[in-house]
Amino acid sequence: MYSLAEENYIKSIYHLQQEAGKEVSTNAIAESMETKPSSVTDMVQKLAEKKILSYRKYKGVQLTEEGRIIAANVIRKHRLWEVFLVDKLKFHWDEVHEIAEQLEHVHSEELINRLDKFLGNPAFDPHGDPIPDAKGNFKNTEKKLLSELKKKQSGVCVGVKETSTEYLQYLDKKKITIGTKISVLGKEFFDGSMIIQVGRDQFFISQKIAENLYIQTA
Amino acid sequence: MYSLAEENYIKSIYHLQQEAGKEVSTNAIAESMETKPSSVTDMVQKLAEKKILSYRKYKGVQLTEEGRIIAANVIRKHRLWEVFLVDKLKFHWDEVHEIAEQLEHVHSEELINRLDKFLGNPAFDPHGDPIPDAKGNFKNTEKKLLSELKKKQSGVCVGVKETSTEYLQYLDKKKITIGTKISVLGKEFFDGSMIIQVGRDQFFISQKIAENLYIQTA
DNA sequence: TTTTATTTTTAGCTTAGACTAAAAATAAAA
DNA sequence: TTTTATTTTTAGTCTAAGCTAAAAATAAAA
Repeated sequence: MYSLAEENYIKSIYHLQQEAGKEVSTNAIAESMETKPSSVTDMVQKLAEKKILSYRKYKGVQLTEEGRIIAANVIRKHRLWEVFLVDKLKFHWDEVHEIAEQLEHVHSEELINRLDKFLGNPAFDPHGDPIPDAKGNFKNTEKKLLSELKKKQSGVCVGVKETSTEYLQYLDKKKITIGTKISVLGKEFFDGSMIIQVGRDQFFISQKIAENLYIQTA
Repeated sequence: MYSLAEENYIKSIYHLQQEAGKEVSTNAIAESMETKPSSVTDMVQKLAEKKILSYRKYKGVQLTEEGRIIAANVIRKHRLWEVFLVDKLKFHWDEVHEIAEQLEHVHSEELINRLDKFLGNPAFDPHGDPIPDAKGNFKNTEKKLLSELKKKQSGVCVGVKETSTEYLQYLDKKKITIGTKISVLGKEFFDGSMIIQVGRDQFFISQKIAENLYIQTA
């Protein structure tokens, strides 16, 4: 059984490895966890002893297979709880992250299996992120960023990259949610901004907006 | 916001105060929390500083109004989660305690209010214990112990005093659960044992069984 | 009312996890 | 290839919460 602090480190390292690939630096971990590099070094050395990750001084860390499974399980719990909060308790998708951060650390395999079943074995969380199975396997759907679409292309919103409240509220205001169809009417090469169509509305979005929205094209 | 350890102390002290009334001793707290008296002294002094309880050296402690409210809120969360686990996730009533012990420490008022609503604002948990409202008020129903009933009296099971797995499994085996009607057919003065009727079955129970079952008489 | 037993507290130590400041290693620039 | 800047680690503190062993207070027994 891993402590709350350990689980959070493992989860963060997992996510960083997804983005950056290969070895993850001490500083990167410290930044993502809002802690100091020296604290990271301590914890990372402890996790290395426990064979949850491999650590080479000054070179960064990489999760072992065991580490990856632990991370996937925490993520599985987080995302299942998010589904619960949105589907059953009618929370809004931009309100659930913090609560799920707490719920993800409740230890009980039976609980999470029953929750999974209760929710109808969902494959994606309310932000469109995939929910791994109990062994830590993700089904990966190939999704693009909206910013990668060209003029006249269209697709369906399947998730977000950025999950800040500000961003999610922006999407809300524009009536963009999981499943919303989006068409690119025009695209400016200079700054990557776009004119898009959502429902009956057409409006301008900046590149920053476009590169944080995942789209599944038909 | 209180730490997990603090919340557990507050909850334990609350329960002990219910049973013992008035001041609760250091030793009693230590025993109920499976910790050492010296650790209890430390924590109790800290909680006294925070005005959660009043503490007189060598004399024991008593929760303040603030302490009582905190305790009631933790208990409210515990019991609501138990209802969720049994009603929604189909856990058995003897399997939910440990999981609820973890869930009760998730901090979010909004969460617990929505959960309450989702569950249909239940008044009792799966063991028949009352669920306090958000302000910490319990509705108290006057319930008796089965052992207090006389020959030929009968009533409905509304809860248990003892919550060990062994006891709950015994009740299960005998098909006694919340709502089960029980009639006392005979009672032995010498040892407090009884012959009771449950459904179509009649059987013998010891005083130990009888004095841990709460009954509501008509 | 002494003496003895029990309970409670204090003092000092331990561990997990975080922090600061300084030292060491690596990477970037001149 | 030195020098400079950046990153990472080490060493030493700090806090929360626990523990043991000894001291102090209270309660029980003689």
